[in-house]
Amino acid sequence: MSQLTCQEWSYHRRVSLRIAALGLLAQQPGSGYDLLRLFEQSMANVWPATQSQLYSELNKLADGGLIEVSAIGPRGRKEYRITDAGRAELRRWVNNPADDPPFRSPRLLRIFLLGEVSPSQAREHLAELAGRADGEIARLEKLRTEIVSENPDDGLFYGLAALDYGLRLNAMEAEWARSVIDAIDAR
Amino acid sequence: MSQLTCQEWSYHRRVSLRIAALGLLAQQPGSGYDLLRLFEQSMANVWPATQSQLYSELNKLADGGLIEVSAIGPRGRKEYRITDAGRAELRRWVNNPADDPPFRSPRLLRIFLLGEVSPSQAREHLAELAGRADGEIARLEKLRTEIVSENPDDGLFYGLAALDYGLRLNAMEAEWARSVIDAIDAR
DNA sequence: TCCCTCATGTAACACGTTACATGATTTC
DNA sequence: GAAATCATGTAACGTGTTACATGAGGGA
Repeated sequence: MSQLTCQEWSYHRRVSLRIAALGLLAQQPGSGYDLLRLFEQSMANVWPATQSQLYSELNKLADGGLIEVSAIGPRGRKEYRITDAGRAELRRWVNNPADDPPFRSPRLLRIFLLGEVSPSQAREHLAELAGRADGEIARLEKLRTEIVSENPDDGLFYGLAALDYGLRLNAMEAEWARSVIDAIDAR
Repeated sequence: MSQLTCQEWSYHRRVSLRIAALGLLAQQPGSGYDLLRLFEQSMANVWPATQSQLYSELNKLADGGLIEVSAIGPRGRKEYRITDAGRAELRRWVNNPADDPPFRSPRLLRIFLLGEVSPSQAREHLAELAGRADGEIARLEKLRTEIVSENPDDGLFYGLAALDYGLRLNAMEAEWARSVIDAIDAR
């Protein structure tokens, strides 16, 4: 009975917002509200979060002993901080990439099904994809400039690495989309 | 009362396995069991499916009139085929990329949190990523050779385009991972 | 007959979204 | 005092996974 208390944390490895929240709390304590803004600002590019889910995950994390309330402020504000168990869990997750969820991409699925629409519609769709990727590149480059100027030390080293991934991904995507357009034209 | 019948299909746009199944049935009729094998073979790289979900989605699709049972075989086998409404829905989805779910990547989240482990562990993790990407490239290239040799016509044009995306993605990832390793070494 | 493949389904759970609900504190 | 912001929560639903369950047909 009640096998659901502690083992839970080792069972479900396909875990996500839980980890993202844990990761933010590993850097500094904060309330749900604080975390929400951190998600919007820094982590949204990697892991968007909704308010609703965040608060319930924080409660679950606290129930599981991975975080704890470090202070109570006005308006019922609960400031959380990570525990040793939480840090261990975070490290375990980072070191175990084996069991990530399978790769799923609505974008690629759409490409797969592009034969269902006319060639001109397909070309248009791909051109939009390429344009969107160009826009993303511009946005991310601006973001990088801001981050670099506001953080002279390299405290955000890995954040910038992730950003670089985004830049390369979008460059690849734009190039690829245009190559498919060329292939359609050459058909 | 009962607003849940037909409008449903226009409301939920973040739809996925539903569309993938519809897309396969658009190419040829088949049973749930047939589709399952098609998912494993051709579509697993783009949209993996579990047996359980597939069968219930097929029932929902049939309830919604997007597919219909075209024949009943031995062992209760139900062969489905797409309807006109189904084709229309499929085309609508392909033409409306705007409301795809937000981009989420456990892989990138892990990079973001790589500061939690030691530099040597981080380097090792990135090396594994690069190696895995190399392996994926080999696998996809083999797959492409098979597809090209078995399909002299270009009936799988968009399938090959999706495959090319996968190749470029993995090449990008390997290159990126190695560049981050270099950056760690240079720190 | 026994086993493998074909063939479909149910139940419980995990994760994420949207919408709704509530109230305290600060600021103008 | 009104409004914006801070701060947390619940409920219902959609989608995906795992495990379990069932049975028919074909070949050794």
